[in-house]
Amino acid sequence: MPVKPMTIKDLASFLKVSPSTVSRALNNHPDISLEVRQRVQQLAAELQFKPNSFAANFRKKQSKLIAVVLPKIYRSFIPDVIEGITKRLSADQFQTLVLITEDQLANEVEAIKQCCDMRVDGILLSLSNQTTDLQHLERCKTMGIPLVLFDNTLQSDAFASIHINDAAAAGLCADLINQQGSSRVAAVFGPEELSISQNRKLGFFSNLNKDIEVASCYAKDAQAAFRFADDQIKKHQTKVFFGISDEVLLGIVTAVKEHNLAKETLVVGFSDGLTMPFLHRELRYIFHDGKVVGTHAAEQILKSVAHGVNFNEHIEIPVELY
Amino acid sequence: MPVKPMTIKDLASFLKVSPSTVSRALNNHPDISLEVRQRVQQLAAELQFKPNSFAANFRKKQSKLIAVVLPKIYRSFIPDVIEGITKRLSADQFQTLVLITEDQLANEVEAIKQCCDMRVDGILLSLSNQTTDLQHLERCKTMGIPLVLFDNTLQSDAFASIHINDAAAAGLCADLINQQGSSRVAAVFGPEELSISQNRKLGFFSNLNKDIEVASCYAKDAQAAFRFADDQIKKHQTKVFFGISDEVLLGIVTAVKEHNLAKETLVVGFSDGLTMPFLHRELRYIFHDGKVVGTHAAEQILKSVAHGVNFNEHIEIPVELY
DNA sequence: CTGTTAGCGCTTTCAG
DNA sequence: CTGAAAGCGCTAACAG
Repeated sequence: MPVKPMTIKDLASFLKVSPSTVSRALNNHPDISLEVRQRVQQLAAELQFKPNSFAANFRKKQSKLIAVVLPKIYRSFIPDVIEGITKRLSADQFQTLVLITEDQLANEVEAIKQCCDMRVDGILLSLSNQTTDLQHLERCKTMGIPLVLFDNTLQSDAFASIHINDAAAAGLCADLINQQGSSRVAAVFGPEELSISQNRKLGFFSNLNKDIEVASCYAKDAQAAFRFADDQIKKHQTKVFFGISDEVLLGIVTAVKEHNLAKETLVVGFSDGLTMPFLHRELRYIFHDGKVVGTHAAEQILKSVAHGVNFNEHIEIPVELY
Repeated sequence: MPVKPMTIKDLASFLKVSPSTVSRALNNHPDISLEVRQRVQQLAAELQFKPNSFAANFRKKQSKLIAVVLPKIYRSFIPDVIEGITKRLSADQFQTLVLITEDQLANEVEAIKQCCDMRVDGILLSLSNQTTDLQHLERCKTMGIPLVLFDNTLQSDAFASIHINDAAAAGLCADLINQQGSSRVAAVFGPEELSISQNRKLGFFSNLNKDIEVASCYAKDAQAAFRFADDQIKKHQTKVFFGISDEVLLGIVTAVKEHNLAKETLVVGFSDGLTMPFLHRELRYIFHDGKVVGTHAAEQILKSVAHGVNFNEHIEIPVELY
């Protein structure tokens, strides 16, 4: 049965010193003599006593909590982002709260509110695809809670943002296609509302040779990408494909394989480097490394928290084509 | 610039009532007259005031925090579990903390300690595959923090556990294979240390006809499963495969397809129902629904938290073969 | 129905 | 170097 947990006071009266001494000793405050410090720390260790960090944080007006607010834990990328974040944050003794908006603006508004109410020290936010402005983040500013946008973002001069350099990366893919010399390409983008879809599309088209004929579509899932790719192959014998995500690449590669064209087709796109390159060894891809994005995002929010301000930097993580 | 946040006291002195009245009004305490209650709530709404839940929780000796401790956010299943958990918890105003152990026992021990120190209200734990006993959870018991095991677990009469009925599910797969009538099957299990690997293996073999010849292996990833399956096809023209996870099924299906045997081969196993059934339409699978597992786990920990005890129930979620 | 008071467990001035 | 005392913002007896 649970016993009433020990407090600093208990320890103090047992050691016949004052609570403040115990507190200081436990925090390695230099004021405390080595002797007392050791005596305190030793007993604490023996009794497995750890001061209630909840109370300490309350007193210090901090929560040591960073909230990660995101639409959905997609099957690729996002899990790695979360790992990157938790790892970086835990190194600084911050804990990671996860709130999911299911791509509903209303849920996002509510989540941000809750974060503010519970006084998290900082917020990492990937916008829902219903979100078109950043009004609901005003509250964070007035409460002085730093916030950093990542992955799906909107341009803002109030908040920092982190993503890979989507446009440049898509440009690299276009360069490869240019080199390859085919006169036709089919490109599959993700959901139209996503900022990454738009940025990658822009970068792709800005680098692609103007005399290459291109068919493109927005696809929500592998199935849709499959249908589009299948159709393109049947109609135009397309041999070059660009796909914006693992999801759509799966559809494309499946279509290509069904037509037995794997060897003679170039498929290039964005991937987390797991399933897709395994499935299609010839795949050329921009490695979209969630862990790096997560680490940078964590780094940035930690910086903001430490300084108590929002830096409105827009960090673009450079990428490579594999 | 951030202003010093308002407090209940501020609101009280403004309204010329006592802080406790404000507190009670905000919490819809029946003692407070409707008139006062409305006046308070209205002003609070106008000023966007929300009491500091951190302080309230501290006072009430609760954190409204449930920690989810797990080895790794695998690419399938676990993201759904997390979604299921957060969704269920947020309905009861609990927040979800995510701690990742990277399958290191040391990290797990540390994570549990941290959870205890920060007085989370409950813990959901999926064991690292280095964990062989539950000693390090003693602290939770003495501190009265309820804990529920899920996914990768060890049998324990101290803590509840949640998973799908792995043995029965694997048995269903074996039944299907029996019916199919082939005299040979290749079975791929996951990492040997995992409880799910063992449970599924047991269930599989206990139902499988004894006169079926079976080759089996433990595979860590798709690559390993691929090599094994490829080898079996070459050596024995195996036409029936069992795979314990999406990861190994990917390897198996790839090998089968490379040999152009998709139509004549039976592949059966455990899947989250996303990538694999798309990749191989003929796949027969146990739908391993993370959301359901997450929801049940959340439900269970909420129950424990409410009653302040650990129920040592072992819940097995029934599954179907698709 | 409302106010007064005490105190959650810790940190941190301020004295000594 | 150590102790006393105040107080973070809120809630909950206990009075009235």
